Amino acid sequence: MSRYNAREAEPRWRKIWDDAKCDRATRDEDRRKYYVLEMFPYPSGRIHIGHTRNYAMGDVVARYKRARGFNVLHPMGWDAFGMPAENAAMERGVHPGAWTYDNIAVMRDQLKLMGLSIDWEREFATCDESYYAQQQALFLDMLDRDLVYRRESTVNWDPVDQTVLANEQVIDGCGWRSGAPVEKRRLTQWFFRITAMADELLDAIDTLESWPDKVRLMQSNWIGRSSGLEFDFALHGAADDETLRVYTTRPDTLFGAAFCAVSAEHPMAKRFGAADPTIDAFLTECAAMGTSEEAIERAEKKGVRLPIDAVHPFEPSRRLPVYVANFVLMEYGTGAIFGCPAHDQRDLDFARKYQLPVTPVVAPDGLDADAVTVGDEAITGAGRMINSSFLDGMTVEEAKDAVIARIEQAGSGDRKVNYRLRDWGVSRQRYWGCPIPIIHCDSCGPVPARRDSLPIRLPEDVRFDQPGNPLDRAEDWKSVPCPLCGAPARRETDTMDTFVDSSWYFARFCSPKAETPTNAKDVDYWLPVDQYIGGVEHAILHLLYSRFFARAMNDTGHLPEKAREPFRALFTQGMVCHETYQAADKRWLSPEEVERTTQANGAAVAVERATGDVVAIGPSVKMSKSKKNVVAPEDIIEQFGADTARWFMLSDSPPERDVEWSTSGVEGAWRHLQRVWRLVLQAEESAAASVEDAGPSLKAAHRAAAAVTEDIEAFRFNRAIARLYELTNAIAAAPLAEPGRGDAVGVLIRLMYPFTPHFSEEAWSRIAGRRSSGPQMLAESPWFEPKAAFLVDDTLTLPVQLNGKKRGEITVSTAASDDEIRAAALALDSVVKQLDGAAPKKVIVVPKRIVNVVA
RNA sequence: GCGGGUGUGGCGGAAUUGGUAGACGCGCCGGAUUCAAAAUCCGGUUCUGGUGACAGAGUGUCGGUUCGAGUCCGACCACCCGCACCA
Repeated sequence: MSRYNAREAEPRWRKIWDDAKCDRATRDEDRRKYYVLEMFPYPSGRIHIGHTRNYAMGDVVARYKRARGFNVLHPMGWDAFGMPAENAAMERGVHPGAWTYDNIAVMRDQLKLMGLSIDWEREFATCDESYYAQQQALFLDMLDRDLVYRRESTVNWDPVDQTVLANEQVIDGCGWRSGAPVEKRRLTQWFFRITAMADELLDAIDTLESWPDKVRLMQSNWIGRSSGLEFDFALHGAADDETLRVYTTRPDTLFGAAFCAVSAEHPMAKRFGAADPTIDAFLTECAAMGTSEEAIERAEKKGVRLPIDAVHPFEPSRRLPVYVANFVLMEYGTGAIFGCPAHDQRDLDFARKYQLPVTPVVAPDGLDADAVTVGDEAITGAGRMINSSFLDGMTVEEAKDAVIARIEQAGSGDRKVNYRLRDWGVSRQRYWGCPIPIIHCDSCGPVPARRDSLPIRLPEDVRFDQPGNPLDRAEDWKSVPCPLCGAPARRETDTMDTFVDSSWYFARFCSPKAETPTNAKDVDYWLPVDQYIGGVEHAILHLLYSRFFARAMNDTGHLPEKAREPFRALFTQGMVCHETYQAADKRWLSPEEVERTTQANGAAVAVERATGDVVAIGPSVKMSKSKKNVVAPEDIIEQFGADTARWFMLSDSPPERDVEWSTSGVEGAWRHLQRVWRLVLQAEESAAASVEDAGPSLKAAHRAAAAVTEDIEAFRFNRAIARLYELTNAIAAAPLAEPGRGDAVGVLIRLMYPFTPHFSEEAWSRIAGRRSSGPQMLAESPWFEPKAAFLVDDTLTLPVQLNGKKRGEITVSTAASDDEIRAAALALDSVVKQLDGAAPKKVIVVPKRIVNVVA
């Protein structure tokens, strides 16, 4: 019997679809649209398994929705700016653009092999001039609306390479290339005013009903709206009227305050640092700590005393020592706090280290004031105020209000809402990004580029063999006249964060060639995105920035109001993980470079193929280029075809869960296709059945159709596939002559189509050849609708439990009454035996579920 | 450190959301076919005891609620993701 030949059939069907323009999306106001989008890839060089899983999911949705009659937009592009291209330029001397476009060419071919129903006419890369030109226009529009501004902020600085380092490039406080200790530097940078929309971004989370709860929760926590008090401490030992402004979310604990602390970047810290070498040394130490919140919060709590005291606002005789502390964030609140050790863990750690008093001021409910003691753990729960003068006896909430009222009355502070969310710094001191359209003039300051001067193109003639940003050295490019006064001026040499590129690409896909950022009719028809699919690792930043951008683009007239929330539904797929390999010299090795074996004692051993040296096997983590634990899908496609790869990747693991990559199991998918193919060859011979004489396999097919449809709608692809396996088993077990067996095979193929499109088309063309009417191509066929008559059952099997333990089962008519079911259950041999003549205490009949006899 | 998640056979996982734990796939074991192999087909496969019908245990750990808990509640353990200049 001949086998299904994927190698021959797959390219043939791709050509047929292409010629028929099946994947082309055209605006048509008379048709219902459906916009499905997977997060676009960074062109790192090769497609990896994580990508293919993502795009296979999107393609199932796209093909299914098309069959359901929707006008589907399913585009693809490239998130093409970023550091790896510059690293390649430094390491290999290639231009970042050439490297990127070469990668795109390779990856496009790889993606096309998967048979994704993508409208490739809409493809673009964010490094295309036609894209970033529009991004520059958006930047200027946002500047006009005061959504963009400039201020100082801190970066990691590598003093040897003379470059800013990303947090991931800082390893143990040193630069990843130079190994030199990292310093902090203040640079004036451009910011998007995302905090101006913090309230809206937070409140609108409630409307995102088709987003996963966990993502909504993470976004809420990230925005972190908190209500508290901002107020001034009078200072003792400082200049006459100098005060220290602090922010607290726990004004109730003010009587428990033991100290005040300012961030190492606080102006006051700097001023005292300049005068005192001990303080200065501590500030230097803090500067080496890195800028990530994780590094700051994980570091041992430390501080240095400043030569001033803060005066307690309610007890002027009390003086609180003021420290510079490494755990106070300059970016949050005012960069200064008061510490209440009894009720905040960080403050407690700090107080224990410097022997500061720990006074509890909140007694947990049920505890007397005398009974409250603080050990190693701060008391953070609710309770009643103690040791707190006029607050004693109040609840925490009452005390907060009382303190705020007093401070406001005294005029030394105000109730204040704060956000954990910070404004979005977008300046990057790198070449391979979208140039910021600003010109710096000595007399006019920073001046927006004129609209008719856009795009500001990246200069081609640059070198990467010297430290620093090549744009700084591009004198010809940099020198331009000031747009306002005409005097010699300089271009801004910072480029934009690549997150900006990915914050509006979904809108650009609606009209990728428009001369403006968007085209009103197109975005009005296609947006919002109906289904967005991507990695859960983007749950916060990318999705929040996109939500901000959609609003900013609505405010600047580029998007309709209804697209202020850009993604109606979100699905976050799990990551594809693989164990990691690291040589003794700390080089990461890819799975291909490693020979992995299992010893007799069960221990895994890996050696580097090239050298034979033993390498360390690390934990299985998200596949990433930096750890090189990436597996290429080409081999599987080459050997078994795209359909096998797609089927396998969507079977087994639930889509939202991480999957540990393994090669076993691919053969199972391949076997399944061949098995179905044999059924197809048999079905070519069989006659069609009617509803009346349909056998069990056709009934099973209709039931499977109902279940698979539901599973696809709910993103349960693994379950849909399990159902299709069951249907295949049912058909294979049916006699060849069973009426409707051939029709059942037809249903199976159509249900498989979103997963295995080439295979299903090929199989369908065999079966459909004997049919006279209807579309011949599944790509243009409607979805299979099961007949209700096939879905009903007249009997039902119920498990019977005795005291919650299963003892047997009964089969009853679906119309049977509870009494009949009870009688049938009590008549069961096993039940009779266990009851041993005694009457049951109780019999619980749960309709259509279970019977439980309580003895 | 903070925020979010996950935990079920040898493995990936299923379980209509409080109602038959282990669907489906992988792997493994046995058999058929074959000169042999590949491919295919049939049967078995949570663990323990028993030839067997069957009995007992069992969803990371400990405790609780319930006629009934993988599912709900409390305390813990392990692993994974994010933490703002990786994309």
